[in-house]
This record gives sequence, structure tokens and C-alpha cells, in this order.
Amino acid sequence: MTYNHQKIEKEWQKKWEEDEIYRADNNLKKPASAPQDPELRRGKDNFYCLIEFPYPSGEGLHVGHPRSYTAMDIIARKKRMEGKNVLYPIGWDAFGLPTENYAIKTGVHPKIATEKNIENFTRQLKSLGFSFDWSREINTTDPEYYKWTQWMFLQFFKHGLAYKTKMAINWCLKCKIGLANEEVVNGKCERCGGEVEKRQKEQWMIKITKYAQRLIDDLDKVDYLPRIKDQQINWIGRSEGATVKFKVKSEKLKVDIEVFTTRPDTLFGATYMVLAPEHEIIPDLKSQISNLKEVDDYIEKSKRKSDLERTELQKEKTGVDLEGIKAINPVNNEEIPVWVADYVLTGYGTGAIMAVPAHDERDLEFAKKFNLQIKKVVQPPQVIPNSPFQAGASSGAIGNLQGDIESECFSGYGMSINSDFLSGLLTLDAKEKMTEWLEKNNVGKKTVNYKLRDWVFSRQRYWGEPIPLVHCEKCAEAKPKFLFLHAFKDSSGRVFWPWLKSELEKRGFEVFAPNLPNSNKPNLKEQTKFISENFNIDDKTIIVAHSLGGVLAMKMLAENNLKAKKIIMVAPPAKTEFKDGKKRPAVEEFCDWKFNYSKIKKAVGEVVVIADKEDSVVPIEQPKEIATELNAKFVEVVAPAPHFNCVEAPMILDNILTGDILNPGWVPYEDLPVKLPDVKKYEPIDSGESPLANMQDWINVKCPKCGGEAKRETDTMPNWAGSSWYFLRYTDPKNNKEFASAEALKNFMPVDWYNGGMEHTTLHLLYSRFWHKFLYDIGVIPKECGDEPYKKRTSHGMILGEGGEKMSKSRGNVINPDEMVKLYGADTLRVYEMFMGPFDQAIPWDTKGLVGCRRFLERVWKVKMKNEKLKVAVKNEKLLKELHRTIKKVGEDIEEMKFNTAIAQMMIFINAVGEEEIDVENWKLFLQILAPFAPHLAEELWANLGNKTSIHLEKWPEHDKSLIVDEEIELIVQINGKLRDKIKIKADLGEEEAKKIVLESEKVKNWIDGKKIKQVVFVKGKLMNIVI
RNA sequence: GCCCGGGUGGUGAAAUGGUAUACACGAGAGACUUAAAAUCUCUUGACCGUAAGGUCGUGCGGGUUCGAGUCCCGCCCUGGGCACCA
Repeated sequence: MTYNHQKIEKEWQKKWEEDEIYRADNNLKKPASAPQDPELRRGKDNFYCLIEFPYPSGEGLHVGHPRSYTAMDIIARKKRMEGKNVLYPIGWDAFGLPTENYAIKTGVHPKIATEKNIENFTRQLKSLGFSFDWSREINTTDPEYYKWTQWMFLQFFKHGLAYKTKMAINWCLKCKIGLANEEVVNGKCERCGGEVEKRQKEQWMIKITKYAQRLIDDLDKVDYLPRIKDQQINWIGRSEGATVKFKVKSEKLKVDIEVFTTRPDTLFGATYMVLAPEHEIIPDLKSQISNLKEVDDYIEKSKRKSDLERTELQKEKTGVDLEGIKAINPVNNEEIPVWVADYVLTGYGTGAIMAVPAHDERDLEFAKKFNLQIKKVVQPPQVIPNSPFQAGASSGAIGNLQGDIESECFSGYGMSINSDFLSGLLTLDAKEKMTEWLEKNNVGKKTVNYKLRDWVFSRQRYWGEPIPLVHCEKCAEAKPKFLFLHAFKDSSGRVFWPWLKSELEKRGFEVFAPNLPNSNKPNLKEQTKFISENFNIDDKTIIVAHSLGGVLAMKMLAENNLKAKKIIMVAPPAKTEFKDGKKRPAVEEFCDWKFNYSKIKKAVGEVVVIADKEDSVVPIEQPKEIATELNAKFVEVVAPAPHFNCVEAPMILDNILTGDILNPGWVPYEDLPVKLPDVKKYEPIDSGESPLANMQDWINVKCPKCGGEAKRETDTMPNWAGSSWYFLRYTDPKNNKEFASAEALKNFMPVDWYNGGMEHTTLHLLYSRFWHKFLYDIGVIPKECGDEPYKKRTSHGMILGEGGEKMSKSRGNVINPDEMVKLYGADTLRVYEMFMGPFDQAIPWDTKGLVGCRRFLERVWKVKMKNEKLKVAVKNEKLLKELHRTIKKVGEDIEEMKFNTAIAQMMIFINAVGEEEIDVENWKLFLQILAPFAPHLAEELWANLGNKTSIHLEKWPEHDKSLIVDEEIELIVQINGKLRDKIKIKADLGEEEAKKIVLESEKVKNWIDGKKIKQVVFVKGKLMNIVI
């Protein structure tokens, strides 16, 4: 009988599917007895392995896909055989540009194209025999799935992490369409070859930068390949430095230009400044610029440049002096010129730099070209042998030496010179001293800067999740404004006020946060007068008041017949008796402390009182009393600091945001999902909006807040959205009440092992870690799961074309997996993809190599044939040892993803078997370790031995330790480190006995030839080196 | 320019500081066959030598070590990623 892969592979795939042998069990196998310890809580039986779910493109499966899938499949199968309840799921990341572009071209609805592609991918994946649990299949374009993606977006929105801002996007002048970076090729539109320019466009952003530090710090908690951690850290790019304010010299204008620098110690060497062409201060300066036309032309030109031109290709620096504008270096009051140049980027730091040409390569190049002053302020250290400054010395307390110290530009660390009070200091000390000086003189401060930018979350495209927001003009007009009233002795610049103000302003609200007069000796009348002169309290006003501010609010409203929309009072006192027992005469004199509650109730639409039971000043009974009297909503919280003297107070913000005050309004949860409507044309329209903007039926809705006429948001989400949480959905894919139940999440999260491509390290991996942390923070992911989604992350290398180049249609070197499966079989393809080289490296495809793997499987097949005839067990000590060595090596290599050497060892074993006969029990052990690699072949041979149940449900074999050790070994004999002889000795022979035997050897005698033995190095069971 | 990999036979590649080139491909020779394919066996880093054996050899130059493909320093080449990151 020949090895007919086509027949047996199909048969077993069908049988496995019928028997559902790869189904993961959702029930906890162990009681949740120790919820603190994730290992115990999850039960040792559960194991979650994950691959990146594919984008179902029209091209079908690439041979690169099975590399990762087979690797994790082998791991999943081994874990299953080790008795674990393995979750190995699959799904589709199906929103995105390629399908949409296909729709534009052909008119085929993306939904139809996606369905077809998924069908094809499913067939292909099933033909490879992966042990996926298909019952958990998910699809990001399924409304039942993206309902939750939308729900999560609303969580970001409500927690202030989603905001809208103007962003530069790539705009194709001909297609009139916004392009992804990927669609811009050499500065031209990939679709039509036309001009691309930068255009400012409002975009939804998600504030990932808020998590920058945590995303770095928490890498300590996880087991990722070091280079993956490195890449994430570099991408987030934390740098410590200072911001420095430079005054613009002008009679009329009072503006500062703020810069960020990592080298505040070189401030004395700053001889000019540069603004990015997009810098927002430029319009303000225009009235002072004498060469305005030249400047405008330059800005216009740089707009046309793509990032590519501005960065890589452009060697020659360009720029224009803003004539008439000078800035003042705060440290020495020198006037320096201000330039605009596109080598400075808007997105990083403040979009402006102080240029120190003597100590920065780019600044130097620019300064030379435009004849700007170069001033040395750092002396390179002398290179003295063994000094800590020696080139290459690690960057320790003294700092690292970079660059060529002989060259004109020295950007390393050294000693400050020509720098007044810094002169003579080493760079690190000089940095610190300058920062102190900046802070003392109020012209700068210590700043941590990150390269990481916020996540551009909107697309003006069709094939994505609609952003579930509604714009209502009426509500926008009725937008509330905020009045902050601070406490006794306090000011609006202290505690949580600055933070709360910026949070609300970010959401587009007007906030009036005055420093109330005489707050040490406050007087109701005086403060009321001050407010009425500066702010108009009306029915759109929301008053947020802290402590005594609450009293002010109540009295002010009641006694002046004012109307307000809402008051939020934080720890307001009702009396002048305080918890700390202190008498506060100034507070007692503030007012008469009598409250006309019924009048207050009439004056205000809604009242919220927030208080802390542990408040150190105002006993909770007082705010409670106020709340009761006013029929207010009473919220008891645990304040971050005594009496809410904290810099951030999220509970206050949360309470402000509950209610109908946000604009735009969100779609109520019960109306989710906001389904994508069918459109006829998929091109974005002339206005640059998504095609959804033309769907009148769809965009016109009732405002969920006021019931009036309103319009839907037409932007859609990027496909990173759906992929940021799909691993959570796998735990509970059919749940229609939650994105996943807490029980299901606790059952499987975090993911034990996630393998994917390096290309996803900075985007998908970072986004999903951030997304998970956010969901964790707002409490929808149980604490037990932890705030990191993946315990372990590994990466596979690319599969290149046969010439060693990337596989691509245009090169014509694409290998079709279907053809390989048909000709050689899924098992052969699987084994070859694992054998071709180290798993984490890029490897060129070689169909001849595939043939070698097929031969190996054929040999395995033939061993069985022999065994059928000869059922008599033949004992063979040598073979048995090889078998157990193989069991050991394969088991260990799988854990380390060294699949290539695992397979090599199995080949060695099969070569050793050769024509010999092997007994059935030992043969079974080999089939079991082969099963994860070649599941169909192993299953067929297993069944042929008379087994009724699947080999994949067998126990993973253990090697016999006693069979691994050799009694006799070949001792390597070296003379002066060179191999001279090999002598068979007992493995446990000691040095003295071994030496005796070695010195007997004729070869050794010849080499020593009467010379004196200086030293003998002996490694037991391995080698002896004789030094003469 | 910055960051991260990688340089070992004709090729893909093995090698806890301890026999460099396992395993596979390719090539060559042989067996089987009327023949071919398939399969099986042997050879296969370079050089010298009839042989025994020896010398050299992991991109280059140094160093540490009894011993370096592996560790350290300085270069060169190459692949990938990137947002000129101040």
C-alpha cells in the first residue's frame, strides 16, 4: 500500500471534525479556590495558544501563514497530549482597505467579497489539518462582533480617551481621497500615480500616550522575545529632558516659543531656533515677518512633500529665516534668529527646536548651509586608557561617549565650557543644574517626552466599523459651560482643578475657573460680586464646587435668583464643625450658614453630591444632609487623598460625564450595533468624507439626547480596532449580553502563548496591550486576568521566494499552498515549513527541500509496512536509546520552538531504524511524538495498529532517563587545544584513571614526545586537554 | 541617519565556551531495471599526501581563555523596520 496523502488527509480531517476532538471546554476544570493566584485560579488544565487571525484577502492563503499556524498547532497538540484543555481558536480580521479597493474596482459588495474569501481561506486552512476549535470562529465584520467594538469605542469616548483633532493626512489630488501611508508610493498615489499632498483633516484620536509609561514598565511582567520588548520600548521612545520657553522679541506680541530638548546643558550653545512648517505659532507671527511671501511659499512647498521626501531622500536641508522675528535665549538674553525648516517635525516634542549646531549633526549641517553661528559649549573628554570615558565604556554615571570626538560636531557627553554657571560640570550634572535654573526662573521645566503619538482612529472609508456617535446641532448649541468654585484658602491652580479643566477643555467645553478673591478671609458678597462681573450664570451653566465652594454655589444661587443647569458639589460642608476639631473663624464668617433648600432646589436643574466617608475635614453626614435636603444624587466614593486634595479625581469627571452633556452624543448601548448600510459607490466623496456621508437615510437620525434632528458620524474605525480585543471574544464568542462573560475571561485569560509576525510588534501588539489595559482599568476585565493580555509572545520569520526575495505577485515567485498540499500533502508541507530553518528567521522557499521532507514521511510509512508482517518484537538496545533520546529532544525543542532540530532528530531516528525491525510498543511512542508535526500520517498509522481512539488524545510520552545516559563515551583528547585522539572510556571515569589511559595512547605519546606537561584540563565524560 | 537581526560547505542550515559543518537539498559513483523514474548504498569544506596522516578553515583585525563559530573591543558586508525623534 502506498502513502496516499490525498485520501488519508481528507478522511481524517472529516473524522476529527465530526468527533470535535479539538473543542476547548469552557467549564473550569478546577474549582476557583485560589482566585489570587492566576495559575491556580485558571486551573492548570487550561492553555490558550493564539495566532494572529488572518485578513481574508482575495489572494488566498500565503505559504507564510502556515508557518506560524503549524508552529502553534504543534504546541497546541503537544499541550493537549499533556492533558491540558487547549483553546486554539481561529477567526477573521476582515475589515480593511484591500477588500474596499476591490469593491471600488469591481462593484462587488465588500460583504460578498469577504464571505467568498473567508470560504476560500476556511477550505485552505482545513486542508492543512490545524487543530483549531472552529466552533469559536469569529469575524470582525459580523455586526454581532463589531457591536462590541463600538461599545468599547464608547468606553474610550466616555472616559475621555477619544477626542477629535486636526491631523495632517495624505491627500490624493486626483482621486480626492485620503490615503494610508501604505498607499503612498514614492510620494505618489498608489492607485492613480497622481500627486499627494498633506492636508489638515479632523480625525478621531485615541489617547494611547496616556499609557506610554505603563506600556514600557509592564513589559517586565511578560515573557516576550527580547527584540520584541526592545522594539516596543524604542517605539514608545521615552526621553528625559526639559522644555524651555524662548520669548519672541516684539513690542506688540507677547508670545513664547516652547522647545523640548534632551540636552538642556547645551542651552548656551543655542544660536538659532527652528519651527516646523506646520507650527501653530506661525500665523500669529505673520504681522512681524518682513519676508512673508518667501515664508508662505516655503510652507506651501513643504506641504507637498511627503514624509519620505522630508525624511529619507532629502539629504539637503532647506529652510527660511523669519525675517523680523528674533527670539531671546533665556539663559544669556542673546537675540537669536528663528527659522522655519521641514527637518523639524510637528509630531514630536513641541514642533520647535533650539538649534545647537556645535553638538547636533542636523543642526550643524543646517548652520553651515545658512552661515549661522556655531558655538562650542561641550568639551569632549580626553581619551585616556582605562578611564571611564574610554570609547565604548558603558553609559554609567558619567555618560556615554558618542560620535567622533575629533570631528567638528560632538554630540556625546563631556564637560561644559563657555557656559557661565555650567562651565566645568560634566554633562549629566550640567543637565541637572540647567534644569534647576530653568525651573527657578520659570522659563522651563523638567519634561519627559515620548515618541509615541496618539492613535489616529478614524478613516474616511466605508469598510470599517461605524463610529457610534451622533451630531446634534441643537444639543451643540445647548452645550453647557462650566464654572469651578474652589475651596477655602485654595485656588483654581491647585488640587484637581487644572487637571479637570484641561479634561473638559479637551472635550470642547468652556470652563471658567477663577481664583476667588480673598480666599484666606472669604466673603460671600465679595465673591458673588466678583463672579457676576466675570461670568454669566445661566441655565447652561454647570457649577463644580469643592468644599466651601459648594456653600458659595448654594448661597449665590438662592440669594440672587439665578438659574443653573447643574451643581456638582464635592465634600460640601453644611456647618462649621469639622472632623479635625479645628476652629475656622474665617470660614464661620463667610456667610450666615443658613440654607434655603427649597429655593436652591428651584434654582437648579440637577444636583450631585460627592463625598468620602473617610474625609478628614468635612464629616460625611454634612454632604449627606445637603443631598437629602436637595433630593440630590448622592455618591459615596473613596477619595484619592484626604478631602479630595488630589491632583486627579476621576470620580468627579465620571460624574460630570454621566448625563447629557457631551457633544457629540453617543449612540445608546441598546441601539448598538450601528450597522453599516449598503451603499452603491464605495469611493469617498468630494468633501473627503466617507461614502457613508451620501447615505441620507442612514445619517439622518433622531438625537438620542433631545430627540431632534441629528446626523450620524460618518467616519469608520481602522482595522486595528477589531483586532485589539478579538482574543477576548474567543473565550465566549456567542455571548450576546457582554463581549465575554467574566467567567469565560477568567477561564482562559491571559493568553498563554501568542505567536505572530515582527511587523505587528509596534502597531497591533502595542494597540492591543493598551486596549486591554484600558478595559482592565474600567473594570470590565476581571482583576484575576491581569492587565497584560499576553503572557508570552514569540515571532516567526518571513518565508521568502526561491530567490531570497520577498514573495510577491509582481516578482512572480509566489508559492501556492493548495498546489503543495495536492502534490505532496499537508503533512509534508507542515514538516517542511518547520524544518526549513530556525523558526524566528526569514528563510527562502525551496520546493526541493520539501521533497526531502516527503521522503522522510515515506520512510516512516514504510516502517509500518514491515511491522505489519512481523509482529514479533525484536529488542534492539541501540535503537531503543536513540528513540528515547529522540523523545527527549523533540519534547524540549518544541518548547523552545526549535522545530527544525526536532525534525532532524526524528530523521536520525528513522534513518537508524532503516531496515531493522522495531517492536510495536516502541513504535507507538515514536508515532506519538510525530503526531503534532504530521497529524494525518500519524493518525493513519496509529489506526492501522488497531487503535480505536485518536492518537491526538494520547498521552505525550516521557523518555526513560536511564536510557539516555551512555555507559561508554568517546573521550576527546586535545594537545594544546587541538584534537589529536579519541579514546573510548567508561563515562564516569575520574581524571586520574582517564589520564593514565590517555597517556598510554601512541598518538598522544608521539605528540608529547618527552616534552613537559604544563597543565591538564579534564571535563568528565567529555574531553581532556593536555598543555605542553 | 536611527533601531533590530544575520554573515559557517555548492545550497537551506546544526553546534550548554569543549570533536566545526548534525539533518536535509544538490552533485558524483554504484546497486536494482531492457531502460528511465522511484528506491537503496557509498563519497562530498579546501589544500598537501599513494597511504597513515598533516596543514588551513565559521566576513575582517585584535583581545580574553588550557580551549572561541560562541565571550569582549574595533571594522566590513548584508537583510528587515522606521516617525531626520532634537
